[in-house]
Amino acid sequence: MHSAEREKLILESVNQRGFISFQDLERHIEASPATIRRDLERMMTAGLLTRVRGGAKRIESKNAKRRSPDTGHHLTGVPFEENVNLHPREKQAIGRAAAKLVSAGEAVMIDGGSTTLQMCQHIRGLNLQALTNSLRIVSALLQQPGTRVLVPAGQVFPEQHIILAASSDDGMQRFHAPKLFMSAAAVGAAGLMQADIILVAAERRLIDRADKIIVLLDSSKFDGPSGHIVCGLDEIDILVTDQGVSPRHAQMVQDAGVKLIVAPV
Amino acid sequence: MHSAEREKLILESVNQRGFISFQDLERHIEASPATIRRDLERMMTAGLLTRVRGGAKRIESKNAKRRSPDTGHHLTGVPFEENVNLHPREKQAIGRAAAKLVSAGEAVMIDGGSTTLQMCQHIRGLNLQALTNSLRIVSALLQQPGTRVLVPAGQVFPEQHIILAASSDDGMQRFHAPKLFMSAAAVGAAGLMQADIILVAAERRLIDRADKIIVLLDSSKFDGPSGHIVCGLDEIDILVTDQGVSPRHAQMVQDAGVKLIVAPV
DNA sequence: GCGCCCGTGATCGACTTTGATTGAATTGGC
DNA sequence: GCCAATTCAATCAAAGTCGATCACGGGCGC
Repeated sequence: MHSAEREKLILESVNQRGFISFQDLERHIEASPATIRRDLERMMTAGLLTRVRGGAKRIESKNAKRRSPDTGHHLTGVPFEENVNLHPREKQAIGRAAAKLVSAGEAVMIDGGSTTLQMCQHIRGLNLQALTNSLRIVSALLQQPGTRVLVPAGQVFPEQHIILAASSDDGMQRFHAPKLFMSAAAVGAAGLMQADIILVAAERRLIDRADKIIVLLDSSKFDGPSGHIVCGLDEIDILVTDQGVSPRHAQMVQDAGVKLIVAPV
Repeated sequence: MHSAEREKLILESVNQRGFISFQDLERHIEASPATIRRDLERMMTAGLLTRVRGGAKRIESKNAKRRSPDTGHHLTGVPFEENVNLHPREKQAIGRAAAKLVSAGEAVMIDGGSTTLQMCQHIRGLNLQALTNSLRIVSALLQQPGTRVLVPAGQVFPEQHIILAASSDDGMQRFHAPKLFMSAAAVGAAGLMQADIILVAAERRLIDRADKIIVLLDSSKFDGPSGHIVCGLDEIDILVTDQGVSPRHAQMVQDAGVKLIVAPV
């Protein structure tokens, strides 16, 4: 078995399952442990995967967490990793429903979040022009030929792999899109809320550049923890959520003039 | 067996299985190893397959080249994947040497490239503020607590995962760093060269924002293929290369007033 | 026929990759 | 906090791979 073959096998396993243990690799690949180790090391320095003890991880899932008070500001809120696996089925359903709102060839903005990430796999082949501040969404979209990916300028925050501009100049002043897809930490009668004030500023900028605001929010976020208000309910055009939403909450958003889409799980 | 016959067999195997080992070819084709080698070499230069050690690989230039006139401009030049493993030892040595030029706590710009990527692992713990246009470098730096990562605005190009601004506004006009680390496709008496004109524009912007220009270039890039000139030799402050550099080339850059650092492999 | 040339086969030295071994480092259980 | 098990990194000999070079042989025009 040659290095090119092994590399292909490893990359498939890693990208498909997110993590592959060293023992699994040893079992499925005809090569000595030393060789597999060397493969992993080489692929890591090539930026194809992340090496962790006992195996290898997909490149996009990083280890950042509250380890560094030294990079200045750190976002408050639930770290991305913990968030993705929270209501996976609901988020997938919401993502699928939201993707149906996109027309082929148009420009969209996709704000970072575990729910908005889910919609990315469903917009393949639409030849979109997508502006996003999430590096995870960039990764997902870059694999789609035909999708043009744009990012704003700013600092990359390790917790969520999100780009946030410190100043108001994010290099995208002249960008405008018919639709903005965004998520939030919570929603209530006061409007959409985020845990971190810097996020709010960034999302306000996106809102100003969009005609239609489409919010993706799983039902557990209704009456969630309060925070800084991103925008009022009346600014939202469409809210996509899952079946778990209570009639009371549904009524609340609809009373505010929001079109409510309930995605079947 | 004639060359046309062999070519057909080889191409079938490669395209069907993605990879074919040299030994397999030797077994299935009635010809001497030398002949098969020559076939492979010829087919590689014809662009029919990719030659790798121990066999041949299906050509898969990701989503580059033919498949997507749809995402607009595509960068010319060697795709990143093929480039990383080209002179790995030299690039690592250069990266290590270049990292020594960085002082703790300062701001640096790191232009995308397989050589500049190598220096990232050596600047851990220096609490840098790093502006880069390469998403691979972002990935590498984000794993380091203490390193603050900034990116400019622009479109993400899938071949090399690089952010390039279409307009001159990349949201980083007010950024300035004492040092810029960059690479190039080639260097000659005319100066530093890149294969793609858009890259040149982006790198010019970086150059304008830096006090000192530090170029990382493995020795194979001297007198390489010509292209668009990024900057003259006289604009370069330091050039880091490996031991493979010829005395003639070393003299050339030194005559231009460039400080030459030769990294031990 | 004669020489020429192109494709082929064979050999050799340099280099790269691989696998086994060792000791150090890390992890998890008690 | 300590110990056992696992995992890792470094080293070295062996095998494999590569490119260069030269010899062989049949087709071709002269």
